[in-house]
Amino acid sequence: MKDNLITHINKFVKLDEHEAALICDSIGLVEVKKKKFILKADDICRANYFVSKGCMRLYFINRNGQEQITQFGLENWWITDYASFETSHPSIYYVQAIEDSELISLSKKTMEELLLKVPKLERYFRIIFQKVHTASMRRFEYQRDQTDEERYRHFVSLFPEFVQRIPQYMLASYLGFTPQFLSKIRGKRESRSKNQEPRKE
Amino acid sequence: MKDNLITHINKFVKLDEHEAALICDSIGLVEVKKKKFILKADDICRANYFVSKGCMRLYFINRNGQEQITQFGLENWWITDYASFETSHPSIYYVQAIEDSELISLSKKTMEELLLKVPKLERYFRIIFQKVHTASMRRFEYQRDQTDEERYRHFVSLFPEFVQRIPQYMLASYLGFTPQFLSKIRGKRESRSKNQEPRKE
DNA sequence: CGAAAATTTGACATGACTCAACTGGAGTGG
DNA sequence: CCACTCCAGTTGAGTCATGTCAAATTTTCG
Repeated sequence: MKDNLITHINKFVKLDEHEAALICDSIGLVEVKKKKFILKADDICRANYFVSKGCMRLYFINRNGQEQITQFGLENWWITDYASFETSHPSIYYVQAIEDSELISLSKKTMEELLLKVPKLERYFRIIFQKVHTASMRRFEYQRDQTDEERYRHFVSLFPEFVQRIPQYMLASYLGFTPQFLSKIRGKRESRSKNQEPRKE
Repeated sequence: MKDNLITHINKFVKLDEHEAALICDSIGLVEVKKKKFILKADDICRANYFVSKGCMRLYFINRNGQEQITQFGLENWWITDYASFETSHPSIYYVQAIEDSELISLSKKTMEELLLKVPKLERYFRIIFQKVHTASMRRFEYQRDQTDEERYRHFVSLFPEFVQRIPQYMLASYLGFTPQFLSKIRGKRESRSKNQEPRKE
């Protein structure tokens, strides 16, 4: 729904009717079924996507042939490979739906035009990117100051509902370790809480 | 020099005389001697800094009491703790001069006023933050796809002159490993090239 | 010149990985 | 509704990259 985007923008700048209409007329709606891709490696990334419903993931294949997730795209997040989007060079990333999702797409050309027609959007995106940068710094902090196990527990405590929505191996990939290791971490906690239950034989 | 900033902004948006003057009147100049701080942990970060000359580093103290560098600020880079800058909560970061440096400071209040008076700056900062985000993604890629040794060699090949300007322990901290380990990596390369020289006894 | 800081080196410890086998559930087709 | 396959998750053994600690050496700088 286009409304979701307009509502989101209005949290940061106040659009008038005319501006909102201009935006709605320029953007595209995309429905993606679970496991479908909107970007694959070697494609040129032609749009920036706003997730209005569902959940996406952005990953690349590392040198060992394994998927390395760098970002999840939840409701109200923008997701794309900006490197490819900006330069029109082939991407190394995949963007795939984890659930059936609804996206709003903004092609590079449209985005440039809209930024000129609706200058408030410059402010909107400035604020969004500034927030993203702040979040990256925080994530980097955790990466360097916590062990893998702590990072896992911390993530679960911050986003308990989200963790339910995705398979464990994706979380392991995002947090930067192997699914096996995640399983071992969980094993520890299980056995700890088992000790507090009456044993059944 | 204030000119450095104006020149930098003009690379992305075209300022007229009046706008340039407005900006110059609002910003502050700061000279920092090597090893001096412009931000320390528990301070509230009150400004965003543009490095017009010299080199800064941004780091925090990790749980083992060691400095963890998260960012260097070279000429024409903005550097600050945006989390503290935005929220006015105490920072966990230190920002220190690695060399005698000249900075342009922009307080939060001034930045907000300037963004209103000179809307082109919204565009300027939108572009800057977008670039920063793209760079973070790239850095993250390397972090996940290369070994520590590769990341070191890669960094040296990208920024050979910069590596000369800073002590090794800072580079180790930035890249995420210990100075001892960096020394061992270098040791390997030395012995390799020594083999190609005539031996002296 | 002397003190402090930075770097090097070696011995040893360990967290996380790889590989491989196994379990259990979900989906599919006969 | 059962048999089969496939995928996610679990578990264990062995390995390796990198860390820690400590001492020795070199460099920097007042």
